[in-house]
Amino acid sequence: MEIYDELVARGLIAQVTNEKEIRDLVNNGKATFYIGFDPTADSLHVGHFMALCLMKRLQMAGNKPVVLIGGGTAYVGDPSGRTDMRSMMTPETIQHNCDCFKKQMERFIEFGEDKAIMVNNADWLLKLNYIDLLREVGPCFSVNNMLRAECYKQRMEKGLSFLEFNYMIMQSYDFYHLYQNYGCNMQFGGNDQWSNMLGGTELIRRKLDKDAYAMTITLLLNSEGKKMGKTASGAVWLDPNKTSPFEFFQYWRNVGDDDVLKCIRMLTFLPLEQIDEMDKWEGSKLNEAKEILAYELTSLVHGEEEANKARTASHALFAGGGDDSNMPTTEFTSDQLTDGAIGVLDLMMACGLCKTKSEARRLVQQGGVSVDGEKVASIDVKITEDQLKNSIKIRKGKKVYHKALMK
RNA sequence: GGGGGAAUUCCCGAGUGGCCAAAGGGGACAGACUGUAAAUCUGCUAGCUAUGCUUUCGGUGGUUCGAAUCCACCUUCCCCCA
Repeated sequence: MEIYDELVARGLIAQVTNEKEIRDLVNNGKATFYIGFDPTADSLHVGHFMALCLMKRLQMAGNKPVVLIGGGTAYVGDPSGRTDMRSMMTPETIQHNCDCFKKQMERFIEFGEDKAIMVNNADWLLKLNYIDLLREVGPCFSVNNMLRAECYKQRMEKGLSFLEFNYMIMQSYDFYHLYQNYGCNMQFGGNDQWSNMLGGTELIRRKLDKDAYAMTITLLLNSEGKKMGKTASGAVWLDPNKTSPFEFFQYWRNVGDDDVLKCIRMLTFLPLEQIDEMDKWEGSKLNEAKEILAYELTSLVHGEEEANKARTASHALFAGGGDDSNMPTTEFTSDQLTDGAIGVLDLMMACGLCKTKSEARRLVQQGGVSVDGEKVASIDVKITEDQLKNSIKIRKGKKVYHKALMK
């Protein structure tokens, strides 16, 4: 199967400017394409991962990827799909984030001569002169059109600053710049970038009378229409220090039934035939598919060794195995104990299972805490030094386990 | 530049002197049921040395026995007119 059809079959393509031309370009390895990454945090997340995978797929088909880091656009801030203004980032933060991005990306994409290249739009955007820019590209943008753009819709109600309004122009300028300097004829991005990307193709057409193409990647939404890769405490990060491989594994292990196959199709590199086979699985058999998804992704992001560890830990907890070697652990010293014992509430705090004592109290009162398999009946329960010497397993809710022992 | 309005807890949003740690909804968390899923039902959602105390309604001062609520100034945002 040719690459374009595979992308379609995997459900990765959301919108394209010219299907026929794009199909021809990517299938024949004639595309030099770029994807922009805005360094808004110090780690990549799942959305970025999807884009990187797409790059890899296209690279394998002979196309040339250009990774663009938005070190310049970060000074402006993309308002697309947001309900309120991004807080302005300091140049130091932007630089730091760019560095973090670079490091992580090198794990996925091969850079070098004839391979992928990486550019930073700070290199050209920061040098622009306001009047020159206005005269150069200003006439090519219709404010009427821009105001109609989907990406500003939410902001038309809440307010959109001129700073952010310019984001589209900056991104369009990037494409224009890359087209001229790197022969970049195609742009990919999240579906929320559609209007920004069209701005670029339009600019190239008007300024250079040349065709450039744009294609967007389907946003990974769950069956409820919410963005995937987000948890209550924020994004699912690729940086193991921000989201541990085990947490990462568990995130995918716990996706809803309706979302498993979609995720496998879009995110993994498993062959389509195998995926179609899994598509027939139903009911509790789907649990196997979830584990495959979790394993595949953890392996891609953190490597096979970490994926194995995460899977073992997961089995140990949920399938009743005795292996607790990968369980998060807290060690206690005797000066943390009073009269050779510690109250459950303090214990939970010390293990980082709760942020406050009230939270710990609530959990115990609602029967959500157990120690070594036995429900903690009262908030007055104490754990003795002898128990800690043997090490105990604390379970909070259904899925959170922690080991505590004496040093 | 002129006029009008808004800011409440994780989010939306009620509250216009004491009965307010603050209705209702969402989310999150926990329990039951399950397949580490979904749906449903129940509980719970500022903190603490806990029948009490402390901090919280954009910020700073003030009025009052008592302020989310009244007054003054400031900050941010929205709408209308130019």
